[in-house]
Amino acid sequence: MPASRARTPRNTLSPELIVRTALELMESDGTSAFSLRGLAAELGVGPMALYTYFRNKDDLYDAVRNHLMGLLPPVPDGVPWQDQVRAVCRSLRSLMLQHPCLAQLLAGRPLSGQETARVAEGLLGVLRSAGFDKETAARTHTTLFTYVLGSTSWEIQMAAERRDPEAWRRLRTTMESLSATEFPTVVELAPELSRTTGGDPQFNYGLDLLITGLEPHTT
Amino acid sequence: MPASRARTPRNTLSPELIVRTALELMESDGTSAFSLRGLAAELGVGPMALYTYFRNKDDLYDAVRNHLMGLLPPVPDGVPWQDQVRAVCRSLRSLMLQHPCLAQLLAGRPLSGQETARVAEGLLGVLRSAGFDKETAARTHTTLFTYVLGSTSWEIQMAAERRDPEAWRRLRTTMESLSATEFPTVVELAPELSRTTGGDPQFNYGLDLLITGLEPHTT
DNA sequence: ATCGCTAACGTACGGTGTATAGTACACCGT
DNA sequence: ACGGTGTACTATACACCGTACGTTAGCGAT
Repeated sequence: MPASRARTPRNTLSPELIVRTALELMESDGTSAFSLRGLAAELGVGPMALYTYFRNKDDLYDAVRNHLMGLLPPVPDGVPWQDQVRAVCRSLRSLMLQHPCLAQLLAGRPLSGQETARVAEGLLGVLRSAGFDKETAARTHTTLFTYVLGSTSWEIQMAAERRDPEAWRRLRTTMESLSATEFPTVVELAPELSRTTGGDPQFNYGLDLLITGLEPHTT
Repeated sequence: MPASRARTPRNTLSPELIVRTALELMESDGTSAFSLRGLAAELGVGPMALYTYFRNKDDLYDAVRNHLMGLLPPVPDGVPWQDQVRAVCRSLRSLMLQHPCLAQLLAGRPLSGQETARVAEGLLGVLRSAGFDKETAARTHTTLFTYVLGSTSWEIQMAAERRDPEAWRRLRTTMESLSATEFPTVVELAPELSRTTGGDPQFNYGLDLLITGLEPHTT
């Protein structure tokens, strides 16, 4: 018991600290490079210490996702339902862009956790108030949610591809090697395809398509 | 030379055989359980033999994805463009449902490969013929593609969750523990949400929303 | 008959998640 | 004041992963 024993003090860890640090690591090094061992090292702790707070890696992922979902702003009121829908969708999108790991966290394991329910509550409330019947509201919620998820994840993937020079080069050469007789339209529209990839205008274009199609459904 | 030497004969492997076997493994054991070592074992070969045909695991994934995309049927003609769009989107969706690993393959690495270009060619051609200008055609293609991808991936994830009893139980208890005062709409619409999750009607609902919104854009 | 090429091999390395068992401290009833 | 107990953390170990490296065996061409 000579106190020379340099054991770490007792309560250095907490779920919040772990989640926060995990998030930082995922954002600085990329989600795929994230590992429990790396996280433990960053926290100055053995890998197994994390298992005191989380049952396994997926459980930690759940917590991080839940934490991120909690950052979503509330739905604005006092504006037409179309604008409320737009606001909710854009909030989710911009959160995903700000925290690229969120896309993979959402893809890996569908809705669960209190915070995910909160965003559903917001969107469903808007739709119900706008006069959608129960079933249409549910369907619309799923449609909007999956659209935001799919298009934003895609955008993030494309951006990541562009950052990896090797992958980007391969993509370009594949594109350019396409025979103009076999793929006339792709070749003709190549400039538009690469110019319009991603970005707010692309996102808003699809979102407005959905909302336009939605209007006849309000009672 | 005495054939007693039990080395495998020479050309047991081929890219096609590897891709086909990899696909079978992914579909029987799940994408996440797939490993190069398992694949090599299935082929009766050492792990490193695969590197003769593929530069690394991602390269193999690319090949599998390309192979799957090649299974898409051609675009029907002689029908209105709306029906052509529906056909293309439904083909992709049903291919993803038939080969669940495709969702993850598409999520993991965006478009690349000849076969992916072929589906783009089909859809873009339809849109151009329908009178969309270049930019709108490109935007619309991206929107439709990401919608199909997002909503079908989501559906597959949900179905997988439902098959894992542990995850499914956790989800149900989370759902049921939601306070009816904090999440009134979610609680009220719980039946609709779980009833309408996934399935062709849900998919077609969103798809028709998009197509409806699209109509004013033809020249 | 021999040589060179290359397909497939074996070995090894550094990494992963996590099961299991152990250890030292903080707290508590006495 | 003190021994017991729970808990927060450590140590060790296992099975598995992708893949870099160097080697070998069988075929086609010479």
